[in-house]
Amino acid sequence: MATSRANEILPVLEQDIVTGKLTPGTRLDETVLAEKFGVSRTPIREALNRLSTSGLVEIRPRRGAIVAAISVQDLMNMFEVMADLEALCARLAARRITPAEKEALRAAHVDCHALSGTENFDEYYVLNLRLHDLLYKASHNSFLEKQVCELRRRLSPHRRLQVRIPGRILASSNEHGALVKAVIDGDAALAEKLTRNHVAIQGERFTDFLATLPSHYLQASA
Amino acid sequence: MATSRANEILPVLEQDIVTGKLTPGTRLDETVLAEKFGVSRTPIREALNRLSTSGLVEIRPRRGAIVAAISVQDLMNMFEVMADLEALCARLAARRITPAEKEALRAAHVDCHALSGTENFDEYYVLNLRLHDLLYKASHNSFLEKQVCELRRRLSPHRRLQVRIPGRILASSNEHGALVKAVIDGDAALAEKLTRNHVAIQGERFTDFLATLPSHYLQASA
DNA sequence: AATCAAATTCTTGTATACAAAAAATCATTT
DNA sequence: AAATGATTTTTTGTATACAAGAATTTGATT
Repeated sequence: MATSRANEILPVLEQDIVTGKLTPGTRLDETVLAEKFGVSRTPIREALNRLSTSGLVEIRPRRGAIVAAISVQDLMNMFEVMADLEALCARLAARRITPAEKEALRAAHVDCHALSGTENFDEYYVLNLRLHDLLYKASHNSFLEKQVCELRRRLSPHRRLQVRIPGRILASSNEHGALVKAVIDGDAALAEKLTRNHVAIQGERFTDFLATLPSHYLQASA
Repeated sequence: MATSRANEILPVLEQDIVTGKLTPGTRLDETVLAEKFGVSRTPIREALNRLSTSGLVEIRPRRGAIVAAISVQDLMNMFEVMADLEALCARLAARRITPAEKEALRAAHVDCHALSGTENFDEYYVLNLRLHDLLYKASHNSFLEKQVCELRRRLSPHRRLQVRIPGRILASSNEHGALVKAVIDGDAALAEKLTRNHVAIQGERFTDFLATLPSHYLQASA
């Protein structure tokens, strides 16, 4: 698939950043990475350049690359946009979702809901992602889908761990229930509103998110 | 400012694409560009790589780079997202705009409105941009502002010329009037709604936009 | 001992060299 | 003359070499 070395290296590096294996602020030494991947510096530089455009890496001229460190303010801003784009997805999905997609969405919700009683956060995290992915897809706007996914990827390195508040799964799942119903019923306005609340910057979700922030966010700013 | 050659070349290339000097589909030969800029291929490749991530350039493995050619479907998708992000800007601006920004917005509208009677499309284009930029800024969400601007840049190479329909300036300016008032009055819901209509995919604006599309959009797809 | 300056080392950025793949050209065959 | 296949030429992708700017270390001075 990936024909060039750079194209193979890029997703690996990206994954390491997104999953938090490489934390924000970490220096990305070209020579070290080159050795690690068994290539010369050239393809490494290519990958880092691309990552810098997408915002995951920050390149300071003549001073090397680091995993992008962003401020709480930036994070709130990104979350605000994320909520809006997700709401747009829901609105469009309510208008454009196909019967097959309805079925898949229902199934994804059932899977999520099965964990309602439990505190199985890791598994819920995955199933929750899948449900949201289905909503993005159902918007039938591939550009929007790509933007939302990229933004989510960009946010993910900044959650150190998933929210682990008792009862959160149940609450989230109930919100999903209403949202899924609105989308399937074709109620665009309701789907949009429910999504806004679900991801809202004022709501629990974001507070939860802030609560999981590593302490270094409380001081510095890029 | 731009310390490296690549950092100097990137904006030039970007500008050439955005302004339509380099049209979608044009091959970007590394050697030719290297000669033109008086550098080796290395910084050229760096710039092209970065442009590929932001979507202005498409790099096909082993087959070189071209100015990104996108389908009408993609364009409609991007416009749909653009409308939504602009609406978000307006909503946030209505809540967060400062007195100084109100004044600037009013002034920008006055400038726009001065051209209402005329058919001075070129000048109106610039003033219209300025007014919208002020709205982005007034959202006080720098990430959102950046996203909207980038999306606009990405859309711009695909309008061959500005819409030149008689009376369009007057209509646009009137819409601005209502929008500016809503923002200044702090009516977020109205500001959002007016913006949606102003940029709406269903509305005149997008139809105008489609009408200016170069003919090659009518056939192919990437 | 602390601080500042000079020199050294290390790292980034660019150029060049080389290898491999794609495109183009040319010859051969039907 | 058209089509197909082999050969040449271009062009991309990677490695290496080199230059210039940071960072660090060392040494001198207060």
